[in-house]
Amino acid sequence: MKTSSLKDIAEALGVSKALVSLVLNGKADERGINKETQLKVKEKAKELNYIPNQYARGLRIGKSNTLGLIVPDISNVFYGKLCKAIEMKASELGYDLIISNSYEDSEREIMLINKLLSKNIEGLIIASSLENEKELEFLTNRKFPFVLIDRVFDDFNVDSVSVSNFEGSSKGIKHLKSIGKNKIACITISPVYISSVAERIKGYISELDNKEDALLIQVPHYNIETGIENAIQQIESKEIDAVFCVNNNLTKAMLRALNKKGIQPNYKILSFDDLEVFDFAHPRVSTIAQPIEKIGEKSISLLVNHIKQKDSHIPQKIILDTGLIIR
Amino acid sequence: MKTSSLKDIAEALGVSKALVSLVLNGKADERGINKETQLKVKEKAKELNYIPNQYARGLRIGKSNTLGLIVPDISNVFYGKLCKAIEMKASELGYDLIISNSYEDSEREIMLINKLLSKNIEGLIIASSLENEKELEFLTNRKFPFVLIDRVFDDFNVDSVSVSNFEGSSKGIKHLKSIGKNKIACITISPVYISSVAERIKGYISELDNKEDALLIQVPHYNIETGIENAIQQIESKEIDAVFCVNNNLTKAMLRALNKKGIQPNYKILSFDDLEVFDFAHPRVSTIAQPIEKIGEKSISLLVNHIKQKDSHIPQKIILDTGLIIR
DNA sequence: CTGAAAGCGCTTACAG
DNA sequence: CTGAAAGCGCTTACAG
Repeated sequence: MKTSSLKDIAEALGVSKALVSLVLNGKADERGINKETQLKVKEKAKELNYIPNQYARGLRIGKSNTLGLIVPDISNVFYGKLCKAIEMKASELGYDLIISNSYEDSEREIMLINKLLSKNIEGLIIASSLENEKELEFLTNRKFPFVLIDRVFDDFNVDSVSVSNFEGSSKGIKHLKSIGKNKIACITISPVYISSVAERIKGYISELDNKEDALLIQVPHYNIETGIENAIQQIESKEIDAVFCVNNNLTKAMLRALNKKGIQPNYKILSFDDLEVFDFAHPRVSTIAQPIEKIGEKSISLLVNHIKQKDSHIPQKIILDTGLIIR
Repeated sequence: MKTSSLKDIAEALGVSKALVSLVLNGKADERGINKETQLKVKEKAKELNYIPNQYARGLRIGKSNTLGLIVPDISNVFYGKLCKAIEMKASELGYDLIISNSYEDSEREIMLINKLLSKNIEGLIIASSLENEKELEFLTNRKFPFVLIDRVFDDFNVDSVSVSNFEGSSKGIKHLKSIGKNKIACITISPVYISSVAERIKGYISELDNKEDALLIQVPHYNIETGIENAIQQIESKEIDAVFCVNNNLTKAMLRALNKKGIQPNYKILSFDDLEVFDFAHPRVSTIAQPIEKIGEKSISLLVNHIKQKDSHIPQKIILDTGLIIR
């Protein structure tokens, strides 16, 4: 496998590497290089199947035109869509995007950040699985541009894009009450320190008439299936008339479990995150919907701003509204 | 934002860059470098927050330890899961992975391949949206290691991993017939030249007692929603007792449309691709399931073999079996 | 046990 | 209008 370099083109044509570089980077006209020469160079480049070596270029230029993105798990539709939105916006602005999965593992997340940095990314978007901001402070220390999405740290003065999780679930619970549901359980993923999850739980509790009525069931993220089965048993042993699942994974697992057992639940299900598949789910679920495209767009524009402004940049915390979809 | 280099460490310690490089790359012992010196270097590296510049390293070494992956759309769960499987296997073998979406656009696919090549990837996995293999021949010409997945080209002598699409859908149709369904329609995504789609259609037709009974409805990939609505109308105007959707996107769209209209179909639905969400879908759908993890694993091991063997490599076409899930 | 030097493939001031 | 040279940050023979 042979790759051709600037030198190959230059030698074949009897010109200098510098000239070839200029032509291929579209700087020939401003440097007043002979049109004929330009044509010859371009033809030869095509003929030799020239592909510029980004490593050499990046090393020389010092920038990569590449952004990094870290999400917990891209096979989760929510993050899949988010990645797509982010990628499209990034490529619109001329940036490449490298996507990585942390799989909810803090150590892996830090490792990935370092790996991305060593690839000379110019900025980073993170849906973090970290417990707190401490491990990200080396980024702020070196003034590296990044933005937190989906999961944020309140006391961390950096760019972020999230949704109003508290208000979202409070809105959802209010709706449940308005249709006469008063004994409401909440199924949550653990760890619960994830900001989005924590806020959703608070929103749930805030709407209960009697805080002691709170029934909070935790399901570990690494074993949702059996966790949900236990949760369902607990729910059935009490007199519950509605269940609020704090994310789509829990809701999907719950629906699957109910269907597998052939149970027709006598309680209403409410879910944070709306997915198209809920349109055909049985039993019907109402949902609190996040503006995924908007999260993607905002995060990229925030990041690109930061990259361009460099030191003068002032962090912004964007919080987007959620919708309520009643089914 | 300051990054430290080998030089910074070397100067701070009064040693050479070479020594620092050796220590940091774990080659200090084999070169018999003083344990004390090693320790000092490592400490200083941590203190200065040293992150190696992969561009410089890649340029020097000539390899990147990075593989590329191109899929049509990562927000499609099937590809999301496939990416995850591929990423995990790749990282197990010590490779990074750069994932890109072609969005079913041939031109974009070629652009992405070139971009990945310029990032010095060592190998590439493609679920191609190209109409034929012509545009990939420059890869074989320069003996660049790559493997096709999901969508393959029959006459193209390269590594590939796919499933037995023909047998899969034939198996599915046989099952429909065994439960008394004889007027079977097939809804397909277009373009139909995609190998997987084409084979699934052939499998469908092969099982019809009367080839003239074939009812093939095409839905364009860029407008599934209204395409499906039209398809449903057509189906209802005929006396159809089963519908075969050639992929999960079509099935999901169909289920959504039916639920939106509140129609209880009087025909059975069969889908290629099994998704967890079908467990709670209403109406129930039977599915032909692909071994996603296995596709991921096999593709990576094929690719890594090719990379290691270089010129002596003999292409392999792996075809995996599908399962039938009856609901 | 350690250092000086070359070179990977590019781009960019500088010189003519 | 074009070329020679320096240098980005690494690694690796080679020398001592």
